[in-house]
Amino acid sequence: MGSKDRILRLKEETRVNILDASLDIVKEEGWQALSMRKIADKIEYTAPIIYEYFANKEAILMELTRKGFLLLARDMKEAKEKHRLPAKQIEAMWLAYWNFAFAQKEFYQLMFGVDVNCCELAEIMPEAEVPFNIVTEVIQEIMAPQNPSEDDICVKYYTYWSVIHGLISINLTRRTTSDDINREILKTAISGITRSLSA
Amino acid sequence: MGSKDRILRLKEETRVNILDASLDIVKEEGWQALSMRKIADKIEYTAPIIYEYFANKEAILMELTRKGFLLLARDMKEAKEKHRLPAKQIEAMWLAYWNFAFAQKEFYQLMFGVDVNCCELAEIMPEAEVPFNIVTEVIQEIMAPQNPSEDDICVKYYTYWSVIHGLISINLTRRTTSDDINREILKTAISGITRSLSA
DNA sequence: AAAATAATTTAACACTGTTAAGCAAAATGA
DNA sequence: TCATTTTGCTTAACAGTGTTAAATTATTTT
Repeated sequence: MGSKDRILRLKEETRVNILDASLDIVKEEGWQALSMRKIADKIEYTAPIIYEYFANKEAILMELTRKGFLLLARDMKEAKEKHRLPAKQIEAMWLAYWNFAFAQKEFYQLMFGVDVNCCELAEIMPEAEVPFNIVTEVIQEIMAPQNPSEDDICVKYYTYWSVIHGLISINLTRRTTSDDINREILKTAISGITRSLSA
Repeated sequence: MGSKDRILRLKEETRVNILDASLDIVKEEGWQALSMRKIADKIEYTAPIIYEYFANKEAILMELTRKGFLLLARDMKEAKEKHRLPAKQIEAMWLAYWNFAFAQKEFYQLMFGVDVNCCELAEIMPEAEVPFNIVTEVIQEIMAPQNPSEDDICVKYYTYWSVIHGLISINLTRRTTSDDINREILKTAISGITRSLSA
């Protein structure tokens, strides 16, 4: 009775196919061009069968969002492990974040775009908290001598994040200045905030 | 033959009505709920007549974007004129920017949201450059002793902007920390960058 | 009053997400 | 093996979107 398994495997396969097809379409034509019928075309089915794998279009986007956070978390962890000094770890992690935003532009837009109602995202999706957690860990480490509160650490995290996200936002929409200049601004900003941690 | 004038006045009036109705709908239901038929309902016409006033939906959004930039520029100018010291002027202008983002949330989302293809926005819409210009003027003033290049000033402007836009982005989507804390982060960041201008 | 022009609406097209009904093939039970 | 049920999938449909063309109504001009 391995046929059940085979069928389950096939079902899982088309689930993956739906996600892959979605990402393909988005990379080719952008998020706003993604439609159920286009996905169906790509996986050689008709639109309604998608609803046997996902409740609705938003569920597909949610799944991709989760995948994005997993990828980002992996990159940031890898970056961290390449250094010993907490300050270096912070810089490496945010540079990984920066690189991810451009290398996986579509993922980043989905994860941090305005159309996402991210208010409850962290509650619904634990994966979204992983990048936050691994960074705040190191912030905690650096600030340990000052016995910082949860809020203090949170504020510092968002200081980093807002600078970096802001810079990424300009560069994703309006590409004005060169990449090198932006990397310089980024590094300067990061080290500035990092210095402010121990002050 | 003043009837021609009266008709022109009426035409201008419904043009304004379309823009007002659009903004009303957006404030009630958000940008994604804005539709041509809803606008038509509100101005008590049918959808196609809107196309006699605007080429398409995007043209309406563009007009509102321009209005937004005019409002923002006015606020920032006012804030600037209340101070003498360049450093104070910078802080006041960015605080005005900050306040605008929350007081006119819908405008801000339209002006700086991801869905806007702002690459050519400055070219198409001169109004979009006014906030940039009045800030860079003051940056220039502060940095004058160092004979900065256009690029130097631009980099500094974007350093300010990315921090502030980043902070606003978090607070517009995810409201996590309190408003007072964010204002504190904002002020600290601004004065930090301002200090870096003369260094 | 008749003809020409302008203002407005209805109808339609090609899309969108989503649901219900129908059909055909495969699996199951007798 | 035949009848029945289940499964997989498609077609059709609904309500919505932006947009355009045709038809209709109202207004002005001759």
